[in-house]
Amino acid sequence: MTIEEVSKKYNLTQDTIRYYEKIGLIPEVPRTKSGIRDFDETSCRWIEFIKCMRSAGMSIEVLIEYVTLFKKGRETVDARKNLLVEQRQKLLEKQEEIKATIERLDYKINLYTEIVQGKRKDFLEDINEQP
Amino acid sequence: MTIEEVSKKYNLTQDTIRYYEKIGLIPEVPRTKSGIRDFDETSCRWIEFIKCMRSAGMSIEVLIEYVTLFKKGRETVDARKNLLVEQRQKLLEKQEEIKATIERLDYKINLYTEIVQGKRKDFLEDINEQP
DNA sequence: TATTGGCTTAGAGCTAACTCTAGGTGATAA
DNA sequence: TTATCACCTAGAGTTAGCTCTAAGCCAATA
Repeated sequence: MTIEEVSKKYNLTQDTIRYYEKIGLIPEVPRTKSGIRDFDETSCRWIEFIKCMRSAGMSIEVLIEYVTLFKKGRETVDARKNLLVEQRQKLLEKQEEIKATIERLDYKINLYTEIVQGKRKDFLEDINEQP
Repeated sequence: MTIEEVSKKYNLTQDTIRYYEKIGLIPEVPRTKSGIRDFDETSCRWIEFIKCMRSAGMSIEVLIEYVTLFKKGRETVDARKNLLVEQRQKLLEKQEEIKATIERLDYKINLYTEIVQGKRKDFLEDINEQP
């Protein structure tokens, strides 16, 4: 698979994919004899995996650490597991923050709706408005 | 309230608070006659609100837009509501991405646990390991 | 054979969101 | 009254994560 195909398949720019390989965020991609990247199944899986983790906000630094451990083979299974457990915890916390913010937005949106509908005349005075 | 107190109360650096005011992310904070910030109830509410929104990942750009609308008074209620609805939608999407990633991590963590426990001998061959 | 087009690299440039620095002011304690 | 200390500003610097540029290589087509 060429970089163009992979780029379209995963909706990442070619620059981003090359950058990810350069910094070790994905293992080295196989090349043709003339030096052109030829993505195989494994490379694609890595890209998909990294894309998923990045989309949730996991940092590149942590992911490079994971890939580095992975490349060292089975003696790092435990370390890798710990890393993932730690990151999972962070995502849970983030999820909570987002949940709380959505609830807050719901409250405010509801208030604004009532104001628009003409109920809540009290809030039509600027002086009573709160952030 | 001094900036130091506010900084401690909301766990933001003084620099960050001054920066937020400078770029219009919070409305201007009242000052003493000698020009020192003297945070009142309203200023604090703004800081708390912005901190909450930022912690969920809302962009500074969007929040400045909200504050700008807010300052224009009640004729912007509708626009403000739309802005919040839009951002709520984005947070929902983010929540979904995080949820999917957590599930994926759960799967991998479980797999690693089994490998560590000596079940899953198949995965102890490097060759079979997948990202 | 010449040119096109997609690939390559190294490295510079960019954006968001802070964070730090330098130099200055004003209230208070010694 | 001098020194300290928290505050102030403008503006430079930093970090993460890309994104772009320039210059060059190679395979396929005119």
